[in-house]
Amino acid sequence: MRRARSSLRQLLEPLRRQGRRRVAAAPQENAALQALWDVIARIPRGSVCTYGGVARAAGLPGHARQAAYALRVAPAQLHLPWHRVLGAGGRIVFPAGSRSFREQARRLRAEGVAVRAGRVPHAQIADDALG
DNA sequence: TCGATGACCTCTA
DNA sequence: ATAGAGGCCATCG
Repeated sequence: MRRARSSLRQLLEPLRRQGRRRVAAAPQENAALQALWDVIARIPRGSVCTYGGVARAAGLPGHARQAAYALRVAPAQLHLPWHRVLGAGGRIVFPAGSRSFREQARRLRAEGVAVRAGRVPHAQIADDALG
């Protein structure tokens, strides 16, 4: 997906230029953030993966927490499919019953992904299909 | 420089 | 299935 990548870059450019304002751009790791955002943006509809998987696919093995951070600071403007990213074992990481928790489950089911007790069946996790 | 803090992970019991 | 411990790593005050 070459197109998606370049348009993503264009989208990020104005964000970075706003400088002093905290918009959403993280201090230094813009390269890492872009890589993570890029991977997340490529997760196909109806498919899910884990934080660790996203980090690995972005060339940052062991940086699962950074994947989470990337999502937390991601500009809404990017419209990333954040709901397709789950914790280890296909678990929704938000506190059960929280707003985000329900929203994520709702979005997943809307894409035909089975969610039961805050989890997605292991078989549906497509970490390896990222790179 | 340091300790606290996460949308985390894995192993063990 | 659940709980706790320990590990990991960038960010922040």
